[in-house]
Amino acid sequence: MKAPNFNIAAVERDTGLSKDVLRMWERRYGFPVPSRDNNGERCYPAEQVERLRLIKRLMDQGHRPGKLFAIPHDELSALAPRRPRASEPGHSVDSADLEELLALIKQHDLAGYQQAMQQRLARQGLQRFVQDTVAPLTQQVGDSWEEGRFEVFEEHLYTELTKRLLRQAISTLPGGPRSPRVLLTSVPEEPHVLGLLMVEALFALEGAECIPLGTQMPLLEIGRAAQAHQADIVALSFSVAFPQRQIPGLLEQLRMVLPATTALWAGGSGVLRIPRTTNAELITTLDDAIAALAAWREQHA
Amino acid sequence: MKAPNFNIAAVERDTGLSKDVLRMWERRYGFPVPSRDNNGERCYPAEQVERLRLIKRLMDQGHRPGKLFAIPHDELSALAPRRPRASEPGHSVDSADLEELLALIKQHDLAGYQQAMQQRLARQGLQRFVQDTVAPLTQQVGDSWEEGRFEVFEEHLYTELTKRLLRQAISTLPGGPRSPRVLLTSVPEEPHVLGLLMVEALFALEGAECIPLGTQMPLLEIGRAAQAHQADIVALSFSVAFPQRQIPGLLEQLRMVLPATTALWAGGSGVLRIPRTTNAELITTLDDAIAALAAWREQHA
DNA sequence: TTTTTGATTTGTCCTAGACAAACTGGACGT
DNA sequence: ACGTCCAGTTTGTCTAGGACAAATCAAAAA
Repeated sequence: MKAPNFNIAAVERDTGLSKDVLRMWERRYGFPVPSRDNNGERCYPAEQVERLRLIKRLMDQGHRPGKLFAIPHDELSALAPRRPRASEPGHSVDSADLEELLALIKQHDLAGYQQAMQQRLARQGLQRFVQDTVAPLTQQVGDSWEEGRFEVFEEHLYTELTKRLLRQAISTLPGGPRSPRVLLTSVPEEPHVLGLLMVEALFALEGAECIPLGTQMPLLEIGRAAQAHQADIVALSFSVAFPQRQIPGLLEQLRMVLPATTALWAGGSGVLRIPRTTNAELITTLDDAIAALAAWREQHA
Repeated sequence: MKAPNFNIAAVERDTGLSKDVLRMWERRYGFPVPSRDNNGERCYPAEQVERLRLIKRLMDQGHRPGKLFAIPHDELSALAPRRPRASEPGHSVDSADLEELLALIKQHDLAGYQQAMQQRLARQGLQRFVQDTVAPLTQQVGDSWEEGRFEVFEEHLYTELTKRLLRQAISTLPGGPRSPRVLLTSVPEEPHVLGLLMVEALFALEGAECIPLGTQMPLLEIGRAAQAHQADIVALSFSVAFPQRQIPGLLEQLRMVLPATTALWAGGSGVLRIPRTTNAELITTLDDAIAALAAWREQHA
């Protein structure tokens, strides 16, 4: 198991840091310092890639690169999140239960996790399952990952298994005439789908017609889809990892390609710190989402 | 609905063409020719973005840019795929049936499509459903999209609904002691998951233990996951849209981070034209996948 | 017909400079 | 003590053009 060397494209893939940023950091901060191959192209050792991943993680928690590069490498991993997490210690009701579920993932016990979640779903019903189990659990997994207690692949595993549970639960809901028509998707570069699924579950429970388009829809396509499906509402999800600077511009562009009668809702932890806008309704919690749906209904009664 | 303008990052997002390529094409071929904003930065009108998407589509079919840019704009859409499709007219048994399913998607009839597929699943059983319905249907959807008969959002809708069906079917399979342990995932920049799900369904039917990690796992994480789950096999999927030049290098790097006892399988239409390698076993059809599993079992009996 | 070889095409990487948006920290006023 | 404004700093993204290797094509040789 010899350590492989990464070229700059591979590092971009694996860390999510753009080539431009990688080169700029090297110029400005003196890290990373890749060796060069015969063509003079950058060759990153695996160790530096790891460190870059750690730095990226800390930056997602609110740290700034200038500070991070000043810290000696071995102290990095001890850093605490700088901006307070949106954790609500208020109703961390059964955090012990949640810890148990997390432990199952951590032990890579797929079957055990699925079974435990199925039980909770049966016990709580879909709405409370989403709000009291899936949402806080996802938050916890994110936190654990940021603190380095979870590996990336463990988070992926959690996401994959939970996606399956939610989809399955949604598919068992009864059919019938439904309204409004809600188109659920996300913009390119935003692959996270769990939030969308939670909203879909809640909306479906409330009798809305959900049109799940998956993630990463080009803007013009979202416009076309809204028209083709005669959607009343287009609901987008932004995760906390999405580059926040891009969101206002995206919403503005999107507003332009959507029919004026179609509402545009943007939700997820990514919009928490976005300034209020007339282009879209910003929805920061699951309760907000349900409230927004009720408000829409009232307005279109 | 005024036409929005795209900056170069937005075009990269929406077309999948890298900034480098966009600038190079402008330099070499004189297209696209974006206007500039006050800062001298490129501003692409929506119309050019559309044309770029068309060009990308044609390139995925095997056309070369040099030729495409020589063709007057209005003849582009009439171009036929250049390299023969991997369509097997041999056993396009019930292509009429498939057309019917496609039509349901095209009409945006979610409920009708789901019902029709459920019926087929019940009638055919999972294995034949995967091989005789889902696989050719996916091929057809891809073809239709390449020929412009399907919008992107319609393909997304198809993918999303079909993913749900497959996952649901997989989750109903009985448990029990299973082997070998197969870890299913894809590399970063490869978001397509349908192929993985088909394989998972077939492998689960054959009694393998499938560990679905979702898509886009960083290479080092795949190594860690393989170790943590003590995977016997790591199965990757590459779609036809994945940049083929990167695949051999990826497989080489991955081989280095995996334990020697772990088999590495790479499948999907993306590996059709990849030269044989000792780093991984290349699997081009679903039948191959089943055969590979049988061979593995024989070798480890 | 098939294979080999040389020319062309094409994508990616390189350097280095510029600038705007976001953030910081202090001064000021309430 | 707290909010607000402003200047200074940090940081990411864009630009330009040059270079080169891998992929592909086309013509010559076997």
